[in-house]
Amino acid sequence: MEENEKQKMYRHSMSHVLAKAIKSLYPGVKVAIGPAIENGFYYDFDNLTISPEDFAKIEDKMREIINKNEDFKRIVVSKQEAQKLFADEPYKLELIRDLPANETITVYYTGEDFYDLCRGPHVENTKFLRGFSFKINRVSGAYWRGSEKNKMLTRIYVYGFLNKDDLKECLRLEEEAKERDHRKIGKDLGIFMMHDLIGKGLPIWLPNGFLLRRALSDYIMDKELSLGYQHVMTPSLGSINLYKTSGHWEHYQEDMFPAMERENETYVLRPMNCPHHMMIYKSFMHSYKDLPIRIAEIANDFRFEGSGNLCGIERTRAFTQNDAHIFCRPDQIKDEIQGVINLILDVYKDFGFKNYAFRLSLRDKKNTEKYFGNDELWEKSEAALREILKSSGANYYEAEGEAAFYGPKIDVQVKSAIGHEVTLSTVQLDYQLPERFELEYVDEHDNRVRPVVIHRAIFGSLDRFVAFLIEETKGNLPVWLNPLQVKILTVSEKNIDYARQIEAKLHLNKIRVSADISNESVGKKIRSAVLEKSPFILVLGDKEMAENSVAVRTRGSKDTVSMSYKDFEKQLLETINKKV
RNA sequence: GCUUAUGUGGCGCAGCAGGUAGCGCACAGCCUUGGUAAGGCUGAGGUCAUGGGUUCGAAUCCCAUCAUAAGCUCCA
Repeated sequence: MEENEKQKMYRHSMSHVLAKAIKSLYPGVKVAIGPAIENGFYYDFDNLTISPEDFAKIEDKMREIINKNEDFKRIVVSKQEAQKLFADEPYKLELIRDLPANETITVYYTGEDFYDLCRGPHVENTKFLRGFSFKINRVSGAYWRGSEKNKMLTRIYVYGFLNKDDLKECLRLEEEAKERDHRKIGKDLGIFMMHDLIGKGLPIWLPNGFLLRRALSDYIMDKELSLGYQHVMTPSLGSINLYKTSGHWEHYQEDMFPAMERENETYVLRPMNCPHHMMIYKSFMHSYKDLPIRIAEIANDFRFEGSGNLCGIERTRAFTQNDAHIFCRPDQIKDEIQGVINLILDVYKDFGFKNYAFRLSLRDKKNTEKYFGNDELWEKSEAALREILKSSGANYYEAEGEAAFYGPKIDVQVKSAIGHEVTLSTVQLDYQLPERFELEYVDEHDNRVRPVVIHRAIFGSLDRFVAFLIEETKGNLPVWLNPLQVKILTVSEKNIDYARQIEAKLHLNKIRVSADISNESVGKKIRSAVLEKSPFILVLGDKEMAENSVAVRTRGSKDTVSMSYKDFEKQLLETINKKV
């Protein structure tokens, strides 16, 4: 058996051991399901309340069961027999009820006193689990069968590996992830803050964070300008009728802040910018010769995310999209989407991102009333995106039920430090909004026809992008982005004037520099500057003053290099231009 | 939103068989004028998230609210 398959089977057998341990420690508990997952397994229980203090006790019980050398005995039963066996287990009964009539039902015994409805396979005896390394990770709630309409059960997550070192490595990675967490680094580096009184999910961008955002928006707007995008600025709210026209009010009201009424008019904070951009297009006559028209905006949006879903600047209620809408003819779709994908790849290369995946987000075919438009158009759009992805050679996977209500998408998915999968960039093909807003252009036969709209965001939201950037770089941002580019330290008070001269020269070159002239030891000042993650530290003492030089310490190195100020300046500007 | 935890000076934490708060960092002043990851001394700073309750007495126990975290659900 392949190692992966073996580990999966062991994990699954361990989940039965966990269930048996819980049943014996907490009588009255009802069992639900317990599969193997990445890094271990879990099991869901009803009528169970435990806290981390109980973990050791449960682990001991599990070891006790393992050490009893109990057989995993498989038996085949009829539906009636199964219902009888699990008469006292409502969740199992529900599963049995839903099994197809011709399905072979198997039950696995662990010892004599615990049995579980299960397809298997399992290890033959618990003695094989002796070398298996496991540790209870956490307890949390999870809805029965993944639906919020159902009861919330108690889920126990356990890390589990065949190999002891794999468990150690898993725990180490978890510790490391905490250090990379953008919320910690963002606080340490003065990027952003939150405050109860301001409101949850509403990030405050501090001076360092704003410098970073400005560098990012300048970067992306310059790129867009060179690709023929036109930037606009539109209000963060709009009349409710705008969203009734677009369909957002009908489809996404629950995710929007509630409407505001005054003078018989109703306004809403906008959750996205599409409707505003539709209106810009609609306000002018367009010839087929003018298309594509690419309208872009660095735009503030507001979404009422469930309180439990908020996460630092990864998911907020107020955020800034790097959004654009491309209005084009049907024959231009392919080139335009290809252009966006190229832009995404180009940007990710500039930032050195490697851990991402393209996802073709399709509609849920079993639940089509969620979506606008007819089947034919959807098939066509989905096929078009698939073809573009295939020909671009990008690695991608397909996901049903992830489309927007107006069309399929290509999303770029990344994983955060703590393991959330989120969308960073998105490209969406849309035939619906042009229809709803009655957008037109005049074709070569003087007919008025509908354009197609491509929605796209490269940074997705600046906020989420910064979160990912911080986690990928562990806060060691490249020099061109780092809020602080050069830190100057004086050795003694005699060097303050010289330090100020150097600082002024760097300021003239628009370098983000700060000087530490405090009455502290050089060692202390170095330490502070390193913790600030300054890419360059200049130590200025009597020696440098006499030679008109600087002693440069580069981030990541403990060595100091002495050079003339001019050389340093030249090298620094080159580094910034190269965006490394 | 749901389940479970957590909430102590700016930050990180200790104190919690109930007797009205401590440490480190940061901050301020002074001494030291120092050469590559923490020099020394002194000091200021907290109604222990908020509101109720139990008690002679609550940071410590109970309830509610708010916020945060993990997972679930959601994510245009």
